[in-house]
Amino acid sequence: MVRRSVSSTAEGTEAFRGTDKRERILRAAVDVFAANGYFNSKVSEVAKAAGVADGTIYLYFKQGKEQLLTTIFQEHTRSYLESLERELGNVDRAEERIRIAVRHHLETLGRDRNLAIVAQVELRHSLKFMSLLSQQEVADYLNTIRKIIERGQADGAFKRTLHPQLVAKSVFGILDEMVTSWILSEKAYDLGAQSDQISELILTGLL
Amino acid sequence: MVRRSVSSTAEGTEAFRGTDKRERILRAAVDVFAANGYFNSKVSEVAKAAGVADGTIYLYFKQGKEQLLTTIFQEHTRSYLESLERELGNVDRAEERIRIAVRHHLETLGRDRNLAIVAQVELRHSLKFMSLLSQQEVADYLNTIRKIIERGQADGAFKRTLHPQLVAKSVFGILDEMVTSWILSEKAYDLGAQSDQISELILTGLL
Amino acid sequence: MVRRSVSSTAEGTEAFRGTDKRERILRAAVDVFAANGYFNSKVSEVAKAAGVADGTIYLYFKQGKEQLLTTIFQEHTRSYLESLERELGNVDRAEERIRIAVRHHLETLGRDRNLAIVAQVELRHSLKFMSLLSQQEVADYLNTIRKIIERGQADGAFKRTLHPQLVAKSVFGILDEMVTSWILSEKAYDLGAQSDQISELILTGLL
Amino acid sequence: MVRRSVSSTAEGTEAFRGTDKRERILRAAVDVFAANGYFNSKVSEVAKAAGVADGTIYLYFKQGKEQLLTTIFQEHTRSYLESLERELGNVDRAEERIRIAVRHHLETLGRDRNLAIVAQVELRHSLKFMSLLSQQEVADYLNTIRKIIERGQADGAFKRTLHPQLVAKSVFGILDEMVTSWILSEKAYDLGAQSDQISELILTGLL
DNA sequence: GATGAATGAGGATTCATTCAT
DNA sequence: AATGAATGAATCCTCATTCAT
Repeated sequence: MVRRSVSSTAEGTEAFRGTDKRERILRAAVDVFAANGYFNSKVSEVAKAAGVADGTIYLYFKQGKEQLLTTIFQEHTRSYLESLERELGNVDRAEERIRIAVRHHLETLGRDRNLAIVAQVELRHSLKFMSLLSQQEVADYLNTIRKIIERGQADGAFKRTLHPQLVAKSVFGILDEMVTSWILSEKAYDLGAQSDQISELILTGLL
Repeated sequence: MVRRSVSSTAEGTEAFRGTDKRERILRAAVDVFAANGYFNSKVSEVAKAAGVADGTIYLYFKQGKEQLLTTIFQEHTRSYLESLERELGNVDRAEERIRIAVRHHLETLGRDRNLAIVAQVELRHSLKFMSLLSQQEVADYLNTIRKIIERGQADGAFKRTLHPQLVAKSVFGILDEMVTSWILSEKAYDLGAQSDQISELILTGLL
Repeated sequence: MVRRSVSSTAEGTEAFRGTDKRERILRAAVDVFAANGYFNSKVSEVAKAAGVADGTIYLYFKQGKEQLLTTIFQEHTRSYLESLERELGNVDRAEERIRIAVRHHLETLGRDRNLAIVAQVELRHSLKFMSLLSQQEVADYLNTIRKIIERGQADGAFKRTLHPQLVAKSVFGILDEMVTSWILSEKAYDLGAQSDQISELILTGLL
Repeated sequence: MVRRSVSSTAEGTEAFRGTDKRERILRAAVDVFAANGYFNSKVSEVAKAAGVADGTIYLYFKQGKEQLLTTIFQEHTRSYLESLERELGNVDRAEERIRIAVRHHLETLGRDRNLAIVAQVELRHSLKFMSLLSQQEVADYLNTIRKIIERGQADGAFKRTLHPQLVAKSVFGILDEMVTSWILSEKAYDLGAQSDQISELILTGLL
């Protein structure tokens, strides 16, 4: 986002643009898909929003419209998981690790509503899409959560009566629903603010 | 093509047939949508699967394809909620009521995979659809769960530190994810069998 | 081509149209392809020329534009061969049979310039097309000519030093070129009028 | 990308390279057009096959794709006619001249299958192309053959009852068909080997 | 009520061509 | 001269919906 150019800006700008174009298209796709839904969005709308010609999209995304959607999801999940791992870094307490995972999810998606819409809603388009994505990206995410649980069970912090994979799915399900609900809500509340309550529920239950 | 009707049963039969046809169309829509996804399904495929002419669908569903989807969801949610209320009937213990809600959700959807697919996946087609549906049907469901929580908090069975609406969403989120995960899984396991673990997590948490 | 309608023309016309639609589309395709060339013709032009909607073409020709071209050729060749066989009927003299084949070819195509254009020019679009067509239709035609030659050689009318298949191809090549040349000519001469000279060349050669 | 040139040969090499590049593009075009057909070939494919950038083609052929096709035909016909004239050289006997023309046609095209494909098939793309080409190149070829006939009739070698132009077209048609048939054949026979039979047919006919 | 032939708007994608470097 | 990233016009085909029978 920071641009520094000293000499003949021409070259610098061009080079930057070239690199940038792919990002601009992806960002435009997020916004357009979020606004109209994937199936109701036209490639030409994405192109227009990105400030490129229709055909240019196919230079960067050979598979066209569908590839835009999957790329958005893949790249977002990848960067999300990286930042999550960073945050978990050298935190050892199992309870704290859960709290971090919860907060990170809600804050990250709470920061970019359009991205959240695409990730929550537009991706769930058909069994085909979901299968594709679950195979890798969602599986990666679930694994990360599952490992937190397993470690917590191993060091005696968490009870051992619950199946880690099932807990991981539950945590994901809760977070997913909180985001979806936030997206669909007409009121613009702070998503991240719910982190503590959610963590408390997960950790101590209703009783 | 030749129809002869003599007595008053004729009308009755006709009316019945009419009803029958409507159900056949809806059932066909569930199956076709589950197989290909809503956007990739053709009205003519639904018609064929239902054994009626394309145009006939518009006699029963004026708004066409979209109405098929919303009708499926509405009628399913309505009947689901009715049966849930019946099950909750005269059960008083808050914990038991949660267990019933969880089990009912997983068993009901676990019984009809195609319906589950449509409900979980195909309905999430765009913000537009989800908004429409959340407004009423999902809201009704969440309300039912929320009331269980509230009553549990009122009679001292559940802790009062958690916001009932937020807990309701969490429960819904967990159940939703369990179903989605089951749909996408290649292994055909018993969805209802997870009820106890899920209930335990919700009631007592991880710690 | 002759239409007789007595009573309420509405019904008659409609019925006629229904049956007719396929033919109208094919005829329109011949004319449009002849005017602009196959690759430069738009499906919508054919539809417009046929007086039907674009989509209607796909009701009658599932494979679209390409099927129009192949159908034109197939049906024309079929009907051409039938009429040729009829003409050869009970003519026995080999020389006379050759004369009939030559005259029939030139007169038939000389009668419908647009059809001739499509048959001569537009069909020869790519190896793919030509291979497809040669396999069956052209092969059938060549066989018919070859049999004339073989019978002539068998009854001693024709010399036996020439390979019948090669002669058949030569005859076809000559006729083909006469038609092509006629199509490309700016002068509108009578194609059939060349029959005698052509036959003489084939029968007696240059010497 | 770095070019170093020291002596005067540099320019020469450059000039040669320029020429070389033009030939490479034409040859690539013949091969690509033969493989996929003119309309289905992409300029970028030709560029790739020639080992040049897309834009480079427009440096040598201002009119682009279409000019590639016409240039191939023009240059081939020109060089073909030159070599034919050379072969006819000081041969005087009319019959022998016919034999040479036939043999030359079949052997020349029989030597370069891809060129033959483009000449026979790809050129016949639309009336527009054919008209353009017939005007000059085909006309030149027909004239050459016609002159052979006329001279043969003048010196009494050939009968005078046949119109020379019509005979010329016939000869061209036969040769054209022999080549087309050879191209489409799955068996790889020797095209030139048919020369004698063809000449015999032309000279002495069937009787 | 049923039918299904006909409609025609709508859009993803391709690819010849340009032009700044 | 050479490049190749970018352009955007052009078109085939699909399919939801209608309506005459």
